[in-house]
Amino acid sequence: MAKPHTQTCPIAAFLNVFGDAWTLMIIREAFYGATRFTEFQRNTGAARNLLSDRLAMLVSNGVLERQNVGEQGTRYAYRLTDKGQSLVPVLVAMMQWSNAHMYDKDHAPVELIDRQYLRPLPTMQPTNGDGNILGWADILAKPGPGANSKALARIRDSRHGTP
Amino acid sequence: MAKPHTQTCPIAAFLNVFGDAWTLMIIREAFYGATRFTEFQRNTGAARNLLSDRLAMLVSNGVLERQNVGEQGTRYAYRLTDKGQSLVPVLVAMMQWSNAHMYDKDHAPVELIDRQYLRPLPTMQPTNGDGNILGWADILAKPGPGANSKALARIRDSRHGTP
DNA sequence: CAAAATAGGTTTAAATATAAAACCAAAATG
DNA sequence: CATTTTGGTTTTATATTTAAACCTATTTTG
Repeated sequence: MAKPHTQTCPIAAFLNVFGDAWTLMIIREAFYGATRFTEFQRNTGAARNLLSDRLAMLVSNGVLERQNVGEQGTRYAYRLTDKGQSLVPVLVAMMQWSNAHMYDKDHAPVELIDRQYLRPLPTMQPTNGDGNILGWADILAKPGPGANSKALARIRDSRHGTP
Repeated sequence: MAKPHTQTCPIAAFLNVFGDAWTLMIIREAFYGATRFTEFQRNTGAARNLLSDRLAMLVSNGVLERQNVGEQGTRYAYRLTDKGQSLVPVLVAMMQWSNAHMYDKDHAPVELIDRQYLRPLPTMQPTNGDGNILGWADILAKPGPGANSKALARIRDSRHGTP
C-alpha cells in the first residue's frame, strides 16, 4: 500500500501499516501458526509479489521477524515479534464484531473459546480502571503529548474531544 | 475495494468491508461526530469519488445510515447504526496498539481517557468468563456451526485450532 | 548421485483501483 | 436574485493488484 495518511492520529498510523486487504490476513495466518512463505501464500491466496512486499513491510515495521531456517540458507520462517503478538486484542475485536454482525445467529464459521474451560470468550469491551464497561460516550479522546497543531484542531473541532 | 476474500472466516469478512485505507478513517470521523459528506471529505482527505463509493458501501452494509436532513431533500447526514456503534472495541484496540507501538514513549498524539475519572483506559484484552486475561495461547479457534469444509480444513491444519 | 520437486522469490503484462480535478444541479444564504 | 454550499458524478492520469511465467538454490526422491 501507499501511505495515504499523513495525519497525526493513531488510527491513521495503524492503517498505514495494516490498512489494506491482505496484511491482516497475513497476521491472522501468523497467529494460526503459519511461518513459511508458501504457507502464507496457500492460506491467504495473496499474489506472490504482494505477499513478498507485505512480508518485507511487516518485517521492516517490526511486526514479523524473518529467521533463517534451512541448513544452507534460503529457507525462512516469519514469526510474530512481541509487537506483532500484541495485535491479539485487535484481531479478537474484529472476529467478535464479525461473528456478531456478519452472520446469521449461530452461524459463525469460527468461534473463540477459552481453552481451559471451553467457554466462548465474552465480547471484549473498553473498561475504566475499576473494570466498568465504557461506551463511546464515556470515553474522551484527549490530545496526547505528541499532538501537533493540526491534530489539536481536529480533536477540538470534533464533537467528542476534550471539552 | 474489490472483495478479494472468499474464505469463510470472520477476519476475511471484516476485511471485505473495512480492509482498505479509507473506510476505517470514515468510521473514526463518524465516531468523532462527523455526519455530512463535506465534513468526512475535509477530515479524512479522501477523494470525493472514493468517499462517495465508501459511504454508499457502508450504508448498504448497515454500518451507516443516510438520513435526509435538508428541508427539500439533497442534504444528508450519515450516522452510525447500532451495528456501526459496536465497532468501538475495534477502534479502541487499534488506537491502543498504535499508541503503544508506533510512537516514542509519552508521544502519543491522542489518548483515550475515562470521561468520568479522567484516567487513561487500561489496554483492552480478551478475558474469560471470570474476567481473567487470556493470551493467544489460552484461546482456541473452534469451528462454529457455520464452518464449511474448507474452513474446517484450514482450522484443522492450523497449529491453533481445536485439537 | 541424478532427477524431480519445493522454497522463495522476481518480472512482466493486463486489469483494476485510486487521485485529482473539472463539472453539475439543487438548495441554502445574503 | 446572485452567490455559495452541498452532494455528488465524470474524466483522465497514475498507481496498485492480479495472474502467470520465470528463475535460482536447496531438498527430497528414486
